[in-house]
Amino acid sequence: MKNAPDLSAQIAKSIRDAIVSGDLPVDERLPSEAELSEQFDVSRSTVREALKRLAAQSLIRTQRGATGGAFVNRLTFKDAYGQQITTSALLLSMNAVDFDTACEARFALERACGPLSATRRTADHLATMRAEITRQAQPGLSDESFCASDVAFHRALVDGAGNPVLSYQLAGAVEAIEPLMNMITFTARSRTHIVGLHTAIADALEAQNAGEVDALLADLAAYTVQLGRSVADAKKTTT
Amino acid sequence: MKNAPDLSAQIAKSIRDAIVSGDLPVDERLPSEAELSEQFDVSRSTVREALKRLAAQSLIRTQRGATGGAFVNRLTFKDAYGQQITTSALLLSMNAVDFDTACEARFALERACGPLSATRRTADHLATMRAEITRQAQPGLSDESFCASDVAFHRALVDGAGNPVLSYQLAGAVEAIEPLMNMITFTARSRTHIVGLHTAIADALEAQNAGEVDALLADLAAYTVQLGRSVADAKKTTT
DNA sequence: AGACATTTAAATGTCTGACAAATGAAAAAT
DNA sequence: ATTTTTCATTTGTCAGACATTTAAATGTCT
Repeated sequence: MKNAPDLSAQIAKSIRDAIVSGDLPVDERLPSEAELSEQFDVSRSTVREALKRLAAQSLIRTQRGATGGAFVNRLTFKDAYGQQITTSALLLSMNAVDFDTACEARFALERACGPLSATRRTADHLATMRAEITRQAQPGLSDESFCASDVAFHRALVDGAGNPVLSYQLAGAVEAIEPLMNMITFTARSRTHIVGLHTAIADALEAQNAGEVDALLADLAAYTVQLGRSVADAKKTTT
Repeated sequence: MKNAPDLSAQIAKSIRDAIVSGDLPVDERLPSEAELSEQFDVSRSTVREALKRLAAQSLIRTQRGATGGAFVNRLTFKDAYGQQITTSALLLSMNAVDFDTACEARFALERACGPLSATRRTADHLATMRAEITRQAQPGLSDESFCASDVAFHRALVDGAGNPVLSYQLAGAVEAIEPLMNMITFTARSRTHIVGLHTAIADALEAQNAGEVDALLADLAAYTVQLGRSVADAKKTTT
């Protein structure tokens, strides 16, 4: 049972450990590829493959030219969002996570933000939510656009908590579920119901009524699960 | 202002899109490196760098030999945990997220799991929590070990919710904060207090008393924030 | 025919050497 | 002093070679 990972994987791990441990601080320049290939006693191609692995994780950035090279990259929340969303979406699709489970996770996490958002949401957050509600009420809106607007509404709610760590953690849950939501056909009646709940949520947030926000989110969660169930049932009867 | 990403990055994106869209299903074999280099009209090295990028994201795995090649990898929750934890830890350390913010996020998310865990926790989860509580009460335990046990306790609580998506989302929040917690010196008195709360939480979970679990988690959150504050204050006076 | 050993083909892993392109700094020209 | 040119450094890309691994195909013996 040999477990000998590729040289490029070993080298990537070595450098990654140095970054994670703080040994290589942000914006520090790594040795050039030629120097690294000497240090690790491998060819330049192998070093390059290792560096590409790190670049794929946004751990380094590279720049050409005389003063160029590979630099330790400051991982931004924006970068992390992107990876988080891709990973979550793949997890859900590849592991056949059912709608109920994904929905439960999403609303559980979102309800964690509700009380904080009721306290700290700014006028800007409220404005975004009202704007999305207006869009959602427009007739002739495609299901995809309705879903996208739904995501934007909930992101504003989460961002209202004013905690970037929470926003980051939730980005995956809220956005990754969009493909699953897209399988739902939103009838005019269900849209009206959802818009009503959204409006009530925005009102409660504006009134800083945390308890009301929580109760409304619970209602929305239950209604969404119910919608998902009806779609699953419809599919089952036709199949 | 030219924005021309590397060829290897373009090719990686092309293949990644095919995977995310489901065009390339799990366990599908990609064309060999030679074939890919023909298809994309680049050298084999460039293709290899693209493949290493995808491998770094656990999107593909490679195998040598006659029937080998690159295969679309099923992204497991375990793989995703690892990436999530690394990313979260780096986000916190590189962006100087303060203890209060990280702590708030962590407990907000954890409280989202509390009610679910009260309903669904198994005997196994309870046993794990009791075992960790016992460890935490041992005198002479290092602060690092106490922290590690604390993380294990909370993971069991979260896993008790029986929702893998929730467990995945929270892994980052709970584990990434460990380095920050490690800066705290746990006095005998504070350990006693925490062990007491943990015991009460385990009792409430066993009794399936969701409200009690939530209240206790709120207490624990407040106490932890207070501990962090005292450390920050101590540092401020000495500096 | 079946079991075992050998060969072979295909694929990734690694190395070498070369050239292209970008880029900032030093040198030269104005 | 300013602008232009040159130049050295570094990453990006390519081509070709060889090493290593692996399973299937082939051969050999019982």
